[in-house]
Amino acid sequence: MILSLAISKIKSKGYKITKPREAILKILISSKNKMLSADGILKETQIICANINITTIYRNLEILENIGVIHKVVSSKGISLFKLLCNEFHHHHLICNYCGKVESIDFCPIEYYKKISADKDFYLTDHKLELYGFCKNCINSKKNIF
Amino acid sequence: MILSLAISKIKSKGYKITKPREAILKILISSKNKMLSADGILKETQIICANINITTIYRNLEILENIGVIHKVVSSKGISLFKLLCNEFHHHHLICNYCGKVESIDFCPIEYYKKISADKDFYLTDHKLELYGFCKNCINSKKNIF
DNA sequence: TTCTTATTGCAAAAGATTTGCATTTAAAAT
DNA sequence: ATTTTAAATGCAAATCTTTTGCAATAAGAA
Repeated sequence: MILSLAISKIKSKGYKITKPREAILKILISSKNKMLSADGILKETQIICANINITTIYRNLEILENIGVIHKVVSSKGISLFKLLCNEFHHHHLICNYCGKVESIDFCPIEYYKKISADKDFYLTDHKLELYGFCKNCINSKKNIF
Repeated sequence: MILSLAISKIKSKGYKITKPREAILKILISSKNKMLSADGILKETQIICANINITTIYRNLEILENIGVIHKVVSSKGISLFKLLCNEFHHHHLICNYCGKVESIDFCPIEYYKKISADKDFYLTDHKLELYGFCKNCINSKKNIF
């Protein structure tokens, strides 16, 4: 997603374009293939928007998630991580354990699981599927990965 | 997993069998197909172990996770949920958003993803796949689910 | 430029989880 | 059975992330 699209999404929902909001967007865009915490976003935005407050970060992240500009996952330590939505169809992510690089993978087995769930009288609403591994770069670098 | 196996795992790692620890185990075993929060476990164990403290719950859950007796997931609200490890082959879980009921699902698409990942020069090491929805009981109860 | 309302910053609250420390207890040693 | 000792516990307080209340500010319409 690019800035102009994000901004038009925001405007179309009746939200204003403020300096803090734009700073947050810019940071999200410049880290589009990396998950960021609220605190990480705060620190990055402070560079381009001096007085921004963590409250503003959270309030904007909530709005941006609701209007479909960003995507949130909760890490295994319970911390919320955010990243700009890719501008594609539903897909999943392959995340490098070492450098955090994210690759998209289109295949999703959800239809199969919907069937299985229905057989078990479960109504499926949601799923979490994340793949972890090491990217070529990190395998090739002689770093202490394994 | 049954109590005796869990206890022998605990002993084999040099941990003691205390009353609070045993109470926690019993609760986990009696709710083996349900995800429980630390607070939920506290409330249940208080019935059979009056003075137990939330600190003790957390400390024991950490140990039990480390020695492979329980399994932890983090909900989308960032709350840690726990359940006894099933004693079976690799599988995934279908979790009721409302009551926490868990069903096991044997199908796992990992082989397929391994192939896709290799094509992208990614070496897959791990994956997280959780399915969320509502169980029959919770749909039928007229509670405010949706 | 003025007006209206959303947005912001700050401080404080809330909720989950962790830590420090003195006391208690399991289980090994005697 | 008693003593010993290290682990485990309970309590209070701290920490960390996230949320809320409120007065001040700023965006964008009039």
